[in-house]
Parts: sequence; C-alpha cells; structure tokens
Amino acid sequence: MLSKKCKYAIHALVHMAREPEEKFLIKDISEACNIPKKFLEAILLDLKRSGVLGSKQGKGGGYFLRMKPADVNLAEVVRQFDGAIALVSCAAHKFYEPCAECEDEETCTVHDAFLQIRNATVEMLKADTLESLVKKETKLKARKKR
Amino acid sequence: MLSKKCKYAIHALVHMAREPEEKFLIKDISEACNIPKKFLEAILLDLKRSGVLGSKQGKGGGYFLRMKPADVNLAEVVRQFDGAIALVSCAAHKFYEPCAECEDEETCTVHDAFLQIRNATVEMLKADTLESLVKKETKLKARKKR
DNA sequence: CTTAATCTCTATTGATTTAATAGAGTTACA
DNA sequence: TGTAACTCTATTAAATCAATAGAGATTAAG
Repeated sequence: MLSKKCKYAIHALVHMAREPEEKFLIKDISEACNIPKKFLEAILLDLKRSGVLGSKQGKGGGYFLRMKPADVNLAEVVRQFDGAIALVSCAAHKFYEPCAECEDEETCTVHDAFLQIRNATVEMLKADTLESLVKKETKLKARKKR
Repeated sequence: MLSKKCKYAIHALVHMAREPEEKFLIKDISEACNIPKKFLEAILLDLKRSGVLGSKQGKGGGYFLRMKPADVNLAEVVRQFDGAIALVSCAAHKFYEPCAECEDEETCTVHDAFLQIRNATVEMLKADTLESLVKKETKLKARKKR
C-alpha cells in the first residue's frame, strides 16, 4: 500500500492539474482534498524540491505547477515518496537491492514473477499523467450524469 | 513492498512445492531458504492454520503441503500475510476501506487508476501458482545451462 | 517409560517507519 | 509596518516489523 503522504501528494497534484495555470494556497488544497494542512505543507515542499511545483512566498503567494500536467506521471510521484514500485527489492530498478533468499536471480522463479508484476505496474503508472487523469475524470463525471 | 514475512512464506512454499510429497523440517527449510528459524516457525504455523500446510509433531514429524501446488497462488499468500494487494485501500476488494480524499469513488480518477493496477496485479498473482512457479524455475535453469 | 526430536504457543523486545503537530523563521506585498 | 503566505527544524505518539526467548506439547523409538 502507498503511504498516506504519497496518496495525499497525488490527490493534491490532480487537484492542481485541473487548473494548471492557477496559483494555490496550502489552506485551499488542504480543504479541497481533506489533507491535514501541516502535513500537506511538507508534501508540497517536497514536490517543490523535486521540481514538480513552484512557489511564491509572501502575500499573494502560493504553489503552482512548474511542469506540464502531461509530463508528470504517477510512477515518479510514487518513487519520490515511497521508493520502490516493485513488491520485492530484488525486482526493483531504481531502488534495486539484492535479496538473500534467491541466490541466483537469473533462475529464481520468485524474482521472475515479481519482475513481471513490477514491469506491468510501472507501465500503467507511467501512463497515468496528471493530464490523462484529469481527462479521465471529466469522462467519468460526464458518464455519471447520463 | 511485501513484508519479509510474506516474502519468506513464498520462498518456503516454493521450496516445498519442488517435492510436493515430502515432509520438511523447519530447520531444513530455514537453511535452504536463508530464513531465520524462529521467524519461519511462526510463518509455517500461520500457513498451517490457513490450510495450506499440514504438520506432524514429534520425532519423524515435519511440515508438508496439504493443498496441491496448482491450487496455491501468490494472491492468496500475499493477502494472508500483508492484507490488501491494491496500492490504496479504496481500490481493494477483500480489504476495501473508503478513503476520505475521493468523496465520490465513481468519478474519482485516482481511484480509477489504482483500481486498474490492482486488477492487473491480482490477475498476475493468481496465475502464479506454486506449480507454475516451479515449472518456470525448471525452464529458467535449463535456459541458463545452454 | 524415558529420551530425543519436533512442532506449538505466548510473550517480549528493539528498531524503524508513519502520520501528524508545534512553533519559530523568512519573504513579499500594500 | 502589518499581514499573508511559504519555509524550516524538531518532536512525538502510535503502529508495524523483524526477530528472539523460552517453556510446552506430542510422537517415535529403544
């Protein structure tokens, strides 16, 4: 399972991607997404440090998307907050660590199984950009009205 | 990521599935799979309680597979030890819990995205039975020799 | 009937991570 | 100069994880 921090980050980003030109106050995002304000502060700061968000201090300030919604995907967000996407560290790419159980990865069937799952998951997470998520949301809402 | 307990359980089960008729000592599995013996005791006991393993106490005793290798899949093992397979609780089936962030699941794009990932993951985990894993292992080992 | 082998059970511990909060600091506008 | 806003460091309480300790119960064999 994702950490709450990561889930909060995703919801905050999707919220901002609905109005990609806007500037947002921490307080407003916090209320709109039901995220504890103080916790959200740390999250937005992290996203700023990684270049996804920009900010302006002082009166009239706020956070805004620095990257284009089409260029931000969930794989990167998940990695930033929760590390490896794979279910076992020996099947991870960016956070790879060998494991003591399978002595030979090449012939370890457990390694092989989780590598396939990791690859499929990463592919799907990469396809989930902020842009595609917002578009999908529009479709889901339209479908419901009917 | 899976807990070590879960990962250990999977390795122990695959080990046993290589000789599905055999009886295994905790000590032997522990050494073969590099799993701390005391920790493994608890794991095997859990697997016995859930019906996957059987055991015989006393001298000449040990653990053995009660279910057929083809009938044990990784989705069930993961659920038993780590709970939900989904990355967010609102996308889980067996461990579903609503989340505060998306007020309306039907139109929540985050929910939708993680539901797709969950479904794909569960499908793959279900296809990974002890039988198929052992078969795959044989193939991997044969391929390596060449 | 005694011994050794083996699984069973309860409890505890230390380390780590998670989720959240507190409170002071900095910047910028009007 | 005051207020609105982001920034930073530190702390904490709770939960979870990984592992260990040690006593108990059962069975086979001699």
